[in-house]
Amino acid sequence: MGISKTEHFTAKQKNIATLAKALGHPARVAIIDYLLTVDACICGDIVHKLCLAQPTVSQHLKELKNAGIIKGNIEGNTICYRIDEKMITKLQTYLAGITTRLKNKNNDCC
Amino acid sequence: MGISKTEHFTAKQKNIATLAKALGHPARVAIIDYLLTVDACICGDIVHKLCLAQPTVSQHLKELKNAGIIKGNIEGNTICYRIDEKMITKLQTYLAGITTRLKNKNNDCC
DNA sequence: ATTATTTATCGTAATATTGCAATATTACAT
DNA sequence: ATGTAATATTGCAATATTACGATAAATAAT
Repeated sequence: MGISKTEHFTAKQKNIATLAKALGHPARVAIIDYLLTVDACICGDIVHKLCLAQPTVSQHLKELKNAGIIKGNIEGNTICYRIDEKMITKLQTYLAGITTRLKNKNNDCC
Repeated sequence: MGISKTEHFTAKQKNIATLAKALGHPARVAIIDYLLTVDACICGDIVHKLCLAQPTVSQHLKELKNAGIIKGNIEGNTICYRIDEKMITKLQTYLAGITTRLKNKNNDCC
């Protein structure tokens, strides 16, 4: 990302940015989309689906995990990933707040 | 971002990723937050508010603009930036789709 | 016309991200 | 124990992002 001056921003702003950034790559959006389509969610499947090498997919999964957007349950030999609704809702609520406040604004400026 | 293999993803996935990425930096979230608090929205103000140099802020504004999240009206000497609700709603709708589909899923897997 | 103000662009340094091959780890199966 | 399958980690090359000083461009003010 280059140098980042994060010290001047609020915890909430950093939080939202982290969540948004995690969704800021098509491969990670594709992973989310795929997790929604299957009931059994195994990483090997994802690799097949994505046309990316296994280490690359693993890295994307790690970033989604770090942001709290997915969780991974070790299930014997495989890992069962699932979406954590909480974080999705958090971002959703933030965006809803934006649209609400926009509607209540008197846009006499521009 | 490093090399990106975007060719394998759907237009929608790339679209969502672009929107999310634009919100994926605390400075840009702070810009959005600030635009919501003021009726007169002038870039110079934003520079003051953000503790970042003017070129840096200008660059962040450009990225939000490129993603379609904000629009800028030239107003004589200054530029009047405002949030474009459409793109916020688009991302919001995508996230709502995720939570809806999660609720309808039979999570017998994990 | 000259000067000040506001914003954008260019150039560049520092750092982060993306992608993958090679390798390690872990659990299962034989 | 050995082999196999599924993921993770490491290391590295290519590229992108972030930040800012210097400078440009465009309008406003004097």
